[in-house]
Amino acid sequence: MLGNQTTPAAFHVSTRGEYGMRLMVDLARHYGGGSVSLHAVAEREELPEAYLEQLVAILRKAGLVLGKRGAGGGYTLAREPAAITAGDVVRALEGPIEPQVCTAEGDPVFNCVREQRCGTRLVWLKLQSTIATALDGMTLAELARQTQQQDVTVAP
Amino acid sequence: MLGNQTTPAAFHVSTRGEYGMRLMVDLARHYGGGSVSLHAVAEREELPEAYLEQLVAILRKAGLVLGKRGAGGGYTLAREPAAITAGDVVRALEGPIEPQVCTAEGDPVFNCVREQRCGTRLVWLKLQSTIATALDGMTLAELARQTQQQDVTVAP
DNA sequence: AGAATTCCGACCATAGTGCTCGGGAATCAA
DNA sequence: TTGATTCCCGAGCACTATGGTCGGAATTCT
Repeated sequence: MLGNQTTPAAFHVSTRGEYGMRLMVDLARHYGGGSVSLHAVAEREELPEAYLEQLVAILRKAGLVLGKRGAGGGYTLAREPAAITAGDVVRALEGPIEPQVCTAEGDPVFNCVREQRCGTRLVWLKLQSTIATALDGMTLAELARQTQQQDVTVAP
Repeated sequence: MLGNQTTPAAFHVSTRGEYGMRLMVDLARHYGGGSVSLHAVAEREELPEAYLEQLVAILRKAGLVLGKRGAGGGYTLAREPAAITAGDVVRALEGPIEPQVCTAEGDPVFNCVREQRCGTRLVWLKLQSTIATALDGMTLAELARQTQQQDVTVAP
C-alpha cells in the first residue's frame, strides 16, 4: 500500500484478546461444573476451535486456566471468577499495557534520553494507568453475571 | 512465526501517534511565532523528516494544522493549543478509539447478533469511554507547558 | 532565477494477525 | 486393549499494518 489514510482503529484489541475474553467468560459461567471442552466453547461462542487451542495455551501458561486431558477433560478457571480480572486476561494475551516503551507497567523505565523535555510522555503515562485501572476493575464474575440478565443498557 | 507467546504490548501507540504527538506539541510550543518547517521539527525531535511529511499530511486533512508553502513556509496549529486535545491528534493519526468494531465511538452500533448474550462487550465499551475521556481531557497547551518546567514527577 | 518548503504518490522490507494442519500424549469407557 | 476424546505442541501460510524511503511536482520568498 502507500501513504494510506484509512488508519483502521486506535487501541484495537485483536482477536486474541477478544476470543480469549469470550472463552474466559464462558469458563466463568460454567465454573464449578467440571471441565469444559474447547469444542463446547467453540460451538457456543462460534469461534474456530483450532485457533482457540493456541489462545488457551497462553492462558494456561499464564496460570489462569487448568487443562485436563482425555475424554471428559477440558479446561477450568485456575481461580474463582471473582479473582480473575479483565486485566489479567488482556495482559496474558495481548502483552503488558504499554502505550509506549517508556511507559511500561510497574517499573518507571528511564531508558529515553529525551525524558525530561518529552512533552508527550505524560499522555502515554496517563493512558497506561487509565486503561490498567479500568481493566483491573472488572472481574470475570461480574462479566458472567451481567449477561445472565439481559439488560445490557449502557448510557453513552 | 507460530503460536508465539511473546505478545509485544497491548494498547501500543504506533509511531504515527507518537511522532505526530511530538510534532503537535512542538508546534504548540511555537504557537504564535509564525510557521515552523518540518525540517526544524525533525531536527529538534530527532525524527525522520520524510516520514513526518506523511503524518503532517494526515493532520492537515483532519484540520488540525495549516501548511504554508515556499521559503519561510511551514506549519502552524489550526487552532490555539488549548483547543486541541490529545484525543484529536490520536484519532486523526490512529483512527477512532475503538477497541472492538461493536464499540465504535459515537454511534452504538448493533451489528453483532450476539449482542445480548455477549459477556465481553461491556469490557470494550468501558475501555473505549475510559480512553476517550483521558485523551480528550488533555490539551496541547497543557502538554507544552508541562515540559517547559522540568518537573516530570508522576506518582505510580 | 534559485532556494526553500509544502505537497503527492509510488515503493519496499519487516513484523504482526489470524488462522489451518498434522501429529503426539494422556485419560476414560467399553 | 482398543478406541474415542481431549489436551498439547509446533510448523506453515496468506494477508495486512508498520515504518519508513525516494523522486518529483507546485508554491512562495528573496
